[in-house]
Amino acid sequence: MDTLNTTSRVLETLREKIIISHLKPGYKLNEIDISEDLGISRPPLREALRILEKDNMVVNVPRKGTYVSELSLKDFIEVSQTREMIECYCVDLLKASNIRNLPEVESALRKASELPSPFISSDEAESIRHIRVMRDFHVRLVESTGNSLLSRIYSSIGYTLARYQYIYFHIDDAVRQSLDDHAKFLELIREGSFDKAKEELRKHINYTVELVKNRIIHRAVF
Amino acid sequence: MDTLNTTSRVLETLREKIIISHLKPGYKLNEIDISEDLGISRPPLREALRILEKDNMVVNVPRKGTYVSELSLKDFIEVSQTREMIECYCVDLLKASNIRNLPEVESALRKASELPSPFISSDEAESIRHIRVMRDFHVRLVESTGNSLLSRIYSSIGYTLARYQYIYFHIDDAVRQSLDDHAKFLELIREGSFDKAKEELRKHINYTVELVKNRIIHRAVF
DNA sequence: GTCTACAATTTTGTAGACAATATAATATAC
DNA sequence: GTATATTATATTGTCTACAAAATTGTAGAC
Repeated sequence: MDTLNTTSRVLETLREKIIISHLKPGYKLNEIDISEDLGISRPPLREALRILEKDNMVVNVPRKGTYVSELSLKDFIEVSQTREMIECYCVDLLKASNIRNLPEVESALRKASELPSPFISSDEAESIRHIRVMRDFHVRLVESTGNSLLSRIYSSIGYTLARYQYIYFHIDDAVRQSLDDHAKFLELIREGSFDKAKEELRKHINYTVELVKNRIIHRAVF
Repeated sequence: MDTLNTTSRVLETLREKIIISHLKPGYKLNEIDISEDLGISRPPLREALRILEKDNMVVNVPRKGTYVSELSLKDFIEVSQTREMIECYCVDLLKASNIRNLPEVESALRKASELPSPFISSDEAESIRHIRVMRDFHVRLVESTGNSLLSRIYSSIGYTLARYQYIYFHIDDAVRQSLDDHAKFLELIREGSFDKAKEELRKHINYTVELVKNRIIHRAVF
């Protein structure tokens, strides 16, 4: 399964380490240290860092270095706004085509429901697997519209979103609540109540925003 | 003015060569040839290519090479849909904050109005300058909402959009028409008619889509 | 004459080395 | 004792060189 090149592999590794806060906000990514840790050379690492920079996962200061980007309330609100914009637009697209059956999304939700509780494991690999499954639901939803550019964009902001979701999922019962909201949303789509589904979506997003907001303000996690 | 690193400089150069179709869709970007042409080495070029890939300007096929991405009707419709989504959402944000004065956007429009006619010059550098000025109007509009993530995303799709606009601007009087539409839009914002402005925006985008559509179908340009 | 297999060449992918700049640490002056 | 300047170190930025894989061309067999 090692068909990918070094850049792609190290990219995914770094991405997930940042999401689960194994690489913490503000941390300086020393190119020599990291390339040695991962057993690779600097060029593919640098290529990966440039891609991460595009996703706003890291920030590069010329001639100084590359740092893990900070988590801030402003940034979180921006990501949430953007997410709301895209997801709501997707519902509009589904409505326009009257697409009610979303087998890929359903399947993703089912997989997410089968995840163990507590959701956040102390095991790094386990946490990464969980975060991936939760991400999948939303990515599939956007993909079901058939607009591949939208999928790309959503996927891109999804990485940042996942960092905040990692905070969110530490909150008791947040995962269950989230899954319930998702199920309700899908049911409304299935019965063709697209506008209601959109409202439900907005409510869910605003709810999670409020929850995470407090955590960020009080620096409870990360 | 050469304060940027090699990657950033070559990135911008390649981006603009792709936009004005100096590097044509499907063209194979041979790393050795291009790095020699630009008088640089391969590593910074590769970093730039990975960034361009994120912007969908080029496509990389592992172990085969990097190619200038194709222009297609499907892609153009997707970019236009996404653009409409973002710009309309920006108007909503402006409405929510009741922001009517957009000095940056006005100034950008003024600069665009002062461009010579015919808009598309045979001179490469001149064409690039013109495309930049036209891009500015939209970028400033999104920036005026204060959502920096949205600006990043818009800027990102803006490069692809510019490739299609380059086709559009070859059409007689399209630039004047476009400037008039933009002026009308700004006036509606100024008087607080946000919803009307949004309608105007949608009309403008759909109009340009129809125009470019035919060109793409008949392979008139590029 | 065409198809297949092998070899040569081109090109991507990766590694390692060098150069330039920023940071730090230490020494000297005030 | 503090502040500044200078030197030393470490790190980014860039280039050159090597390894692996893919493509292309040629030769041989059917």
